[in-house]
Amino acid sequence: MVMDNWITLSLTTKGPLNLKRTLETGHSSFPIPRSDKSGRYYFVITIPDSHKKVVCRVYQKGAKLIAEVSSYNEQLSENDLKALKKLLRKTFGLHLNMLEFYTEFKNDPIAPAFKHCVGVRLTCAHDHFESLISSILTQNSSIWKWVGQARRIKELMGDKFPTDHFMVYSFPDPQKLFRYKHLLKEAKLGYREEYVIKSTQDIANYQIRLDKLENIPTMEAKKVLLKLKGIGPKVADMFLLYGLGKIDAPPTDIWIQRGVSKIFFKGKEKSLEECREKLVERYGKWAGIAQLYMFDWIRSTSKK
DNA sequence: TCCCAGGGAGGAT
DNA sequence: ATCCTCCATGGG
Repeated sequence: MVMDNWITLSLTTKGPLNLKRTLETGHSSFPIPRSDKSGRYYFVITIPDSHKKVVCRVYQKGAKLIAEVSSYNEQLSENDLKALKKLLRKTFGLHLNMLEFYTEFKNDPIAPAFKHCVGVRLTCAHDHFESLISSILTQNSSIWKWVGQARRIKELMGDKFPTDHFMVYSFPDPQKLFRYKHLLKEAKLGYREEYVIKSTQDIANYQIRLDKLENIPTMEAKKVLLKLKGIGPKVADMFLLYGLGKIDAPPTDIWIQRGVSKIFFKGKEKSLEECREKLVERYGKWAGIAQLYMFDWIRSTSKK
């Protein structure tokens, strides 16, 4: 099928944007989307309210994000496009002005990270379930590995959307994933498979409602998430930040622990809890964003 | 309390 | 070529 009926949306933002760096840092909002030779990233997104699934491809043009949308033969209304635009703004963190953050902490020990990672945005899930499962997969793993696992789930159970370059897949909804759980072996999730199945079951049965967590305080939502099997404090924070956009939740893993211990405790190794508390105490509502920049900074400088 | 579950790359030997 | 290590969570 040849796709030539793309609708173009142009999204502006305040402050710098670096789309490639943002996506390839590997936030658990969704697995890193595939890109074509022109560097456009493809994914399937569901339009709020009308629930129409469309293929979207995005690229950066100056400080703007260009999103091209194809709905195949389905008509998109003005309201659809408006809702999609709003969702995409949140998905790529365009609603936050990073300059505010850089300015507020310009004399902070992590200020060098702003130069190093300038334009990195917080991505936020357009599909809560996909983000929750992705967060579970990140545990005890590396970016390339969990992204592979999440992509395999999509290929095994998602809806297929052909493009001129490759097939693009949606993430299955909880009911579908649970129904096809016998196929999960092929996704090679290792011992995380059990966590994925149990959590999926609780969500498919409406024991836990991810959508309801958006509007309750961060720590209350965290308590709910911790009831799910395979979700501990770190993974819960990842979903709060990258799934729900709660920017006061800093996921604290071994890298952040080392970084915080070095910067704020003169290198004396502190516990994960102490390091998380330090981030919240120091960065307040920006704690999650501080974590995002610290992570990218530490990882990119420790490779060399 | 410690140890293991599964995955696969990257570093050390 | 083979071994060791990394990494969150839960359970024995």
